[in-house]
Amino acid sequence: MRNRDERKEEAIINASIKIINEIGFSSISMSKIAKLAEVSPATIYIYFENKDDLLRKCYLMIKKKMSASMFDGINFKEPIKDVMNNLLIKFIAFCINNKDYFMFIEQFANAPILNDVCKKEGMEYFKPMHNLISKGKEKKIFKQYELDILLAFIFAPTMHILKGYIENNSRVTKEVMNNISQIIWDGLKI
Amino acid sequence: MRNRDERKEEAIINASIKIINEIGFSSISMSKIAKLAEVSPATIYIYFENKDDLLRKCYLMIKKKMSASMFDGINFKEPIKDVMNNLLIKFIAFCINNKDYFMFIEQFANAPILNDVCKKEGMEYFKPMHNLISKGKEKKIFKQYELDILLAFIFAPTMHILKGYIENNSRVTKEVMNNISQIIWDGLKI
Amino acid sequence: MRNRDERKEEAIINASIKIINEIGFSSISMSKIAKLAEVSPATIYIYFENKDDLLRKCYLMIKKKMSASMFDGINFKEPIKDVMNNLLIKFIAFCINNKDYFMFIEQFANAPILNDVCKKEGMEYFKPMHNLISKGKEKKIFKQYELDILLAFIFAPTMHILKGYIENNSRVTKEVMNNISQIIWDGLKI
Amino acid sequence: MRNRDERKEEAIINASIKIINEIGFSSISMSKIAKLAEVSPATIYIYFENKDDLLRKCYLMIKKKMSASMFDGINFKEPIKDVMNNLLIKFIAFCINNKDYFMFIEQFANAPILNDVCKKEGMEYFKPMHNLISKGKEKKIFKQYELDILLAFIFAPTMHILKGYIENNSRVTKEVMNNISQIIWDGLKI
DNA sequence: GATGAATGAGAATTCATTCAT
DNA sequence: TATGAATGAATTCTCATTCAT
Repeated sequence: MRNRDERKEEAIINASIKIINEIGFSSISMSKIAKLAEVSPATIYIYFENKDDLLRKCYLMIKKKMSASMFDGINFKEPIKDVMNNLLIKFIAFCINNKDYFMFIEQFANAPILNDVCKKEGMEYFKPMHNLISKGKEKKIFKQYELDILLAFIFAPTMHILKGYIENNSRVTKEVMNNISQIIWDGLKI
Repeated sequence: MRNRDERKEEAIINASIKIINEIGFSSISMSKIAKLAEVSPATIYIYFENKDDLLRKCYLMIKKKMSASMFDGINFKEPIKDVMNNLLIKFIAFCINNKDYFMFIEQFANAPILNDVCKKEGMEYFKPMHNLISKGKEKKIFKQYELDILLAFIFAPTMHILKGYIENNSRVTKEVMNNISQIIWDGLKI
Repeated sequence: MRNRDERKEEAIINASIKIINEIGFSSISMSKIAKLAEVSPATIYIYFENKDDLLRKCYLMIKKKMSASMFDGINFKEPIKDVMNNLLIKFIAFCINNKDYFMFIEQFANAPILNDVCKKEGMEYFKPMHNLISKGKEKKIFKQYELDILLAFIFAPTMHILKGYIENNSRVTKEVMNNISQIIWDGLKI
Repeated sequence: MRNRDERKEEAIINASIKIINEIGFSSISMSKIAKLAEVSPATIYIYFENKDDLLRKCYLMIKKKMSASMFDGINFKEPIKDVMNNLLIKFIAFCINNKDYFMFIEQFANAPILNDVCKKEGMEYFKPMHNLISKGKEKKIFKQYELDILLAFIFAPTMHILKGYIENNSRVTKEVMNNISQIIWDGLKI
């Protein structure tokens, strides 16, 4: 008996991500993915329930890697401002170094196939970030606003700016990162 | 005669927007739009070159209305902080009162059919806003960062937050608006 | 504007019937039907909702023609025995002369896509036959059993026998018809 | 060892019959059967040549059980009329008590995969019945018509009627059975 | 013998667009 | 201008069967 091949599952996921960035979210098809992953279309259905399931798993896989990379090596004992700054740099670095992943997330952020279950699961990975903001609120460092509002001012503009840079093939300089970091801090702090 | 044509064109545009919000961006089809607009699929091709053209015109029509509504009645002679605040409130009001338009824009923000020409044209409508930020920079009120970066901290988080509220059917209170406005101001100002 | 072509609708129906008899009920496909009818598969969906709808309409079309042919020229004023005999001969003649239709009906008699609505509609066409049997019961000519039971002894064995003859390419002689007729009459009569 | 094999073969056959009655003849698939039988699809191909072979063996197995049950305990020395009556009651009882089997046979009666070889083999099991009819003909009790014609008037209407009762979840009363028996007898006898 | 993975072929259906009127 | 019919190409997904273990 042949065993399920985890490399094949990842090959399919990566093919999906690649092709979506190449030809766009609304033109992808299972057969195109299959061709790029060098498997039969039918094989995809062994590893994934259907197209939506596949895309959701792509999304979650990226979110997982993104968060893992973001929190890797972070010392949460340092002063909040430093932690925030380090996290932002790590986050930006991941996006820059994994443009395919980043662009995929951007394209899917508003797609309806990302149901609530899936979004919630994706958020779970960033819990340490949420906790950090909450701690900042408790310590009266950050404004006493809803968590969602504060978070929106961290990720939404950063990703929007990154997208512009990536699309223009511009380099995200240290200076740009610092500017972003500064605006976020000034905006959130009391 | 002229009149009737334009009304039909707008009927098609509005039907498109409505149906995209109903059944989702990736399930729309020309015949579904035609059915909702109560015209023949062939008729759509009299007014629009093809599907992409139709969708781009939907986008631009919304952007135009959005900006017109945002700038309507604004007195740019008032202090920058007041102008900014008024603009934000107007913007949010438009989004809340035209959920279909807002959700459409959200769904299309990252779609690849929105080519650069189209995006640029959409941006033109918001020139007064750009000018305002530039003036604030000149007056050393706002940080001396790139315009795109400053703009990103106005619209991206606001729309992200609005989307959350709209999806949850929550009311966007005066307080929420003030909080958003406050963070933006604190983030941008020197 | 092109108008709906009734000849095309019938061409599709006849192609369906033909192909089902050629390759069997469980191997048919919309594209095979389309090929035989010399239209695009998509065209079939202009005339029929879906595959089931198409097949049901084939069934009903045959039942209609079958009954029309069966009752055509029958004088219900004649003695019941003669009427019965004439009807049977007409019925058998239709089956023999329209083997495709007959074999289609045989194949579909037990198919689950023939829902109750459809079966009932198909039965309506044979109402005059049902009335005749009822009249025979009233006149105490036929046994006082349920109508369905009496009917079953007319059609079920006749069709079963016909099927055998058609499959073997045997001729259904006058004698065979008389034999069938005789058994039916002896079975039903008091 | 031998035992275990045969039990698996029968498990597969029974799963097939069950699933065909559940989801219909034209929706069955080898993998669905495999799932219900709790074996791998590949395993089925150890016991059966292919899908058609499997279905044919289902058919024959049922026919075998049906005939065995029908003839069990019948005393062919009794008067023909009594034997006929007893056989009919046994036959109906089997169908009622094994609805799955009965409905399967009904669905397959006209399927083209039932080739002549298979049909003939199925008929063999009912040889005692054929002999009985022949004997009745010799004794000038039954009409001197072809055997196939006489047989058609026994099984075809009976099964048709049974099907109606089973589909409607109606009880087949003693009276109904007697009525059927009476019509058959009156039809066949000289 | 038994199995889950693998697959090419093919299923039903829909699509964006054009045709003929 | 306006239209419903028409369609080749494409869609997602399933199938019977075989492979590799």
